[in-house]
Amino acid sequence: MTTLPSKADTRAGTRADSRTDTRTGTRAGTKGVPRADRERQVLAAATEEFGRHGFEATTVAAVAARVGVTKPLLHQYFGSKQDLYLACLDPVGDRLLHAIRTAMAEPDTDAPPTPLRVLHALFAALDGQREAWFVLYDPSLPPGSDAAHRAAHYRDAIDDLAADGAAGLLRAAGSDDPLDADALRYAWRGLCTALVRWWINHPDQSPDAMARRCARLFSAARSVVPADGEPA
Amino acid sequence: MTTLPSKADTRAGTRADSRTDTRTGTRAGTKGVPRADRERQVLAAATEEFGRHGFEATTVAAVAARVGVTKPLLHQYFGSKQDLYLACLDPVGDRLLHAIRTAMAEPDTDAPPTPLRVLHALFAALDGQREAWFVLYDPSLPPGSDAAHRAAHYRDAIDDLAADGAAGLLRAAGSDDPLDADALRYAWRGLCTALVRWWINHPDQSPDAMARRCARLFSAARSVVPADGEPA
DNA sequence: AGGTAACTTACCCATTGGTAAATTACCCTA
DNA sequence: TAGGGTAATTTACCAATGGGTAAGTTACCT
Repeated sequence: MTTLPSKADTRAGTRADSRTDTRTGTRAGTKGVPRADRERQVLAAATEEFGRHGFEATTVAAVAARVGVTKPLLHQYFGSKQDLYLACLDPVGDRLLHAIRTAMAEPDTDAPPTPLRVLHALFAALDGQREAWFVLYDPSLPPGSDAAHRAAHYRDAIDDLAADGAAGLLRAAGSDDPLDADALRYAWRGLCTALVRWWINHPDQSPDAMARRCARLFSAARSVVPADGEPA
Repeated sequence: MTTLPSKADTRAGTRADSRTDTRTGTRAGTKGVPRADRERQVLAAATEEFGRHGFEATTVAAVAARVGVTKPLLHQYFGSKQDLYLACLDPVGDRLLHAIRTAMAEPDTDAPPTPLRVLHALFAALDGQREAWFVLYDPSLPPGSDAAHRAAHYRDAIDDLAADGAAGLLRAAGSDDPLDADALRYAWRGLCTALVRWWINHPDQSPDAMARRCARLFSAARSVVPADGEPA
């Protein structure tokens, strides 16, 4: 919706680009953009659309229009709408999972505490495609579908990482209620989502700047609860 | 979707209920359930549907089916789908706004700090209709529509309340960056949303129990940032 | 018996996911 | 240099869904 190149524009550039663009070793009787390139374009566009509007509200035609192509091409390349979604989901999920996992695996010794390191890794992984986060956390996926299951799988994997940290925090604070741990996971997830959403609305902010901002927010939030807080 | 009473069931109960149910001073040549009662039923069902699935994914027919009636009746009573949404939005928005406003107006002196008082008020206001929160925070509203504007209006009003507290916190922590304040509002909103979502998935939890749980979580989160945290 | 509120059946139309069948443009060889 | 082969892409269509409406039907009350 933002930078929709006119069809004529795309079309005109097509031939020249295919010569200069990605040399995918293509050598066959072909017209237009090589399939691999087109697939990359489509995936990027679809990821942004799905992330911005959610699965339900995203139309295949809209994704196609962003790339300067028509619906049937997407179906031929990726299959159904859900298949297209899945094609977006996997790379995003893997990227995020890997980023968070390595951030948590780092020695917990020095400067930034784990949650802040995780946030920083998150921002770094999402830079350039921030809406991707909402591909994972899309509430409008058809319940019971493959897509919903796979997305849930990735979310759970990420949550499991958070669970470790959460459990530690709670134990230190004197709570061993498993429900508390679960709620804390929800809260943390919601916090990340909110921060990413803010970030999307402030495109000029670098990942590093975001991480620093989060550090400031955390230290400010520290004063909310004076010393201890467990009534009843 | 959960407790969908069979049509015959509802139909059969209709006549008997209208005699015992709400005596709305009805005195006219009528069949079925008096309009005022039906409207209340519809509003309750619609609020839950909208909250659970979002505006876009909610179908008028589904709301009608929940109540045991057909589409045209809803349209006759409430107008378009958007009108129905607006009819749900207003009471919910007013209720939440009022609850939060009074919670923040209370003397800030004694036991629970403001954020926790606000959360408690929130849970109390949402009890019995927890999905209502997501009617206000529905991302799938048609952009630019009346509905989107009104919902944004309520959200902003609530955010403005939060902004006061946020600004105070940040000033105390040494930051006067207005972007920090904005991000903190997002974070707080996201936190509330996440907690409400958790609550919806744990129907047995009372509002009071939720408030206590939040207090525990807050005190646990306190240890995330050791003493101060503002690098570079 | 007729008036009226409550409610439904049957329909229209725009949107959207999806497909089949062309058509275009390129490379390669004879 | 004409034409065959093939990848890329489109036009034209189908079927299902869902918002919305018109007109009729039911059941109650007086």
